[in-house]
Amino acid sequence: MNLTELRQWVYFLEVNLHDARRSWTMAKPKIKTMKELSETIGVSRPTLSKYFQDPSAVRPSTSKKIQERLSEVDYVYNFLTTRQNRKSTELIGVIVPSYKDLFFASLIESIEQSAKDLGYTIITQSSNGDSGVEAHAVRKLRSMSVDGAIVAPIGVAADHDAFAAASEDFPLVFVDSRPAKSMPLADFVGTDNMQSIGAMVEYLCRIGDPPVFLGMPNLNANAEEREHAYRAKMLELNHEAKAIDPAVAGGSWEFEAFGYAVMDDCFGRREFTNSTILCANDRVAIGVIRAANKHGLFSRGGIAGGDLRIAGHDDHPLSQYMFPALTTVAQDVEGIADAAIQLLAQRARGERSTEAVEVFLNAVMKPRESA
Amino acid sequence: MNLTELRQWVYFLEVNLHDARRSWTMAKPKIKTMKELSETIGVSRPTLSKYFQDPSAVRPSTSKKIQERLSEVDYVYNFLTTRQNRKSTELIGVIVPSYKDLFFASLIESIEQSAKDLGYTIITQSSNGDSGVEAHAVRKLRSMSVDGAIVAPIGVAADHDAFAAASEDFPLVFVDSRPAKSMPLADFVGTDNMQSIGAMVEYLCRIGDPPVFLGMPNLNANAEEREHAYRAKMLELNHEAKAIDPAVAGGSWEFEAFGYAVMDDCFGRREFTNSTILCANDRVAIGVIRAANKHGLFSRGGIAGGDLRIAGHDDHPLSQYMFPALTTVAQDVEGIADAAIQLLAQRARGERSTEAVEVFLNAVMKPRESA
DNA sequence: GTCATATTTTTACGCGCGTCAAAATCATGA
DNA sequence: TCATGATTTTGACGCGCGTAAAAATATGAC
Repeated sequence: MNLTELRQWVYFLEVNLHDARRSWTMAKPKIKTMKELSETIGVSRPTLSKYFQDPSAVRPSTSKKIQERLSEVDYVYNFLTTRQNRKSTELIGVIVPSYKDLFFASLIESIEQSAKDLGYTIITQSSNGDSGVEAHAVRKLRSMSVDGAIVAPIGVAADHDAFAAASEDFPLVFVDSRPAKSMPLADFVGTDNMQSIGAMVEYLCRIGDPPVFLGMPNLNANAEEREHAYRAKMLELNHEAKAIDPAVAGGSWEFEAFGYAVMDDCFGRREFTNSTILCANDRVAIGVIRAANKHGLFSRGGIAGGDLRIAGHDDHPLSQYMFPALTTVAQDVEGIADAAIQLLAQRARGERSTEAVEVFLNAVMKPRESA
Repeated sequence: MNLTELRQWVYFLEVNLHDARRSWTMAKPKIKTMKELSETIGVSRPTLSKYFQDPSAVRPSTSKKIQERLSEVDYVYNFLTTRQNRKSTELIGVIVPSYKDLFFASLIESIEQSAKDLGYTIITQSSNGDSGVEAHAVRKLRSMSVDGAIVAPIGVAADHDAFAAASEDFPLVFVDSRPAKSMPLADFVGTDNMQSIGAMVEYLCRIGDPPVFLGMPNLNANAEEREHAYRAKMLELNHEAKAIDPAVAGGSWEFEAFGYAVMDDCFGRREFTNSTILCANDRVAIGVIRAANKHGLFSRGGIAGGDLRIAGHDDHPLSQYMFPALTTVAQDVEGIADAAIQLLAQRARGERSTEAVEVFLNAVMKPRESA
């Protein structure tokens, strides 16, 4: 066989292999119902039903047989009908105020992961920072008969009724911030603001001047809680607390714009230009950094070797790419997600039908360049 | 009535108002099935069924009656069973590579909005940049009998079979980037890279030196397409194209880290320190800006008055908060979302059962400080 | 090979709602 | 007031699968 022949042979093999693969793939017959499947596979439908809910619930030899035959056909069980009569739908709803906030995005990603490990499917909804939308989302979760819901609430009391009605249908756990009106039956898991803010204030005071506080628009309970935590810690350390008055900005979820607008205004009046500014979250801080840069307050090489220092809260994925890199505290997002799922799973198992628990996780300091 | 009496009276009123509200709210009896509802409301179940699918399908007087009575009870229809027997589930699946990418987050938000307007419910899944997860997500959508799916694919040929199988069950439209293996039956809608990159190259050449190109990890079709568009435009303008070799970095979805690593390396060797760098997307550019700042390349006041210029692609929500603010091109995210939903809706109405369409939207320049 | 036990098959019903056909009732206008 | 077309009610079946009980069969220890 010479080189040309060999090449032809290789080509022949490749083409045939490709066809073989193709036909093997395509040949998989589509099977639409479990009944049909049970016939082509050679086991009874109830056995199949048991297998799909828990492969170990049938005899190993049967399980193996089903598994093998299953790989030869194209069958996807019907999600909607299967859930209809089960006691549990294995569906968990998630409501966040916005997808376009990397903190919530991270949270959803972690929740999806933790949920998957326990066999749950996530239904995500955005409340868009709007009370009506949030209530509507809760309603939709009710209609879907979810086993539970994880919600990062917007801080509006109006939604209390929607939450209350929902919590009669399934367990509810709030994350990130507490609802405006307390819910006796709902769990909560989030960061301990006293600890996280406290650690930051302590750090800032240790390294330099005591910080002033720049809040976030008052859209959920964290806004107040973090300011309170700041004041408490300052009091403890015998420093005077001082919050910047967000004179120019309204209350939207555009946190960067908020931080920028407020501090652009201040810096323009040469106020706080060599202060230590602790922001209620990183997104606000990102806006502040932008304002500081605009006003040339980081001119000596960019690094905060000067007097102006800025700190945030959350460890936003982009905070380390800011210039100067943002000093912040990292919330334990995975921990929050996991705890939330676990709490739901507990309730699903019938534990803790009356008492609600609150889980507070610690945040860890991420000292970087900005403070 | 003296002050004390008045206060007591106020208290009395408040308590009773509260109770009245409470009982009014709580009094709403929970109704679980449509049969039960039809009895308490005084119409037949089939009529109710028609009403829920289209309130105008029943006589106005009946519709009004149902609507009124409905507001007095707490009934949420069962989402799962409702969809079971309808020809259409009004469910649309969405698969993106990551939630933690504000471009995709924006896309999801827009899709959810457009979908809501047409009465669709969105089921979102993240493929986590993983081929196996993506295939699994597609499968799950199949099991949920969605009416269609919108997927921003990762660029892996291995998932072709999963897509092919799915597209036999429901219409598929790819967004943002094309799948690795072409799908004859699936629509596509995304930005016209030739136009967007072309406009940017033209702008950059007009204002200063011709750009060099820094790609993104080769994770989807946009990586190659954008580089190709860059080369084509440079050729057209009679400039020599030059792509930076990402020697140091691997292919993960951490685009900022990629951009930072590659350019930190280059800048460390004093290469490209006064070039114009066009990045394949904003997240890469954000990493590059960080690297440039670290190496002090923006020292003169921070604004790119010097030689180093950096440009991105996408108009990432944070790009305007970078320092210098990132010059970029804005994709028409809402347009993409809306077109995708419309294409799906068309197919749902039975139009275009065979031919596939490709929709390309234009991006618009966002000249800012960095170039 | 036998017998007790573990599994599977058979058979049948139910879930909540969509949907259809026939019967009953309503609305409307002459 | 009556005829007539429009709606609603009645009654019934089906969707795909969960699930329970009884009958049939397989397994495995002896």
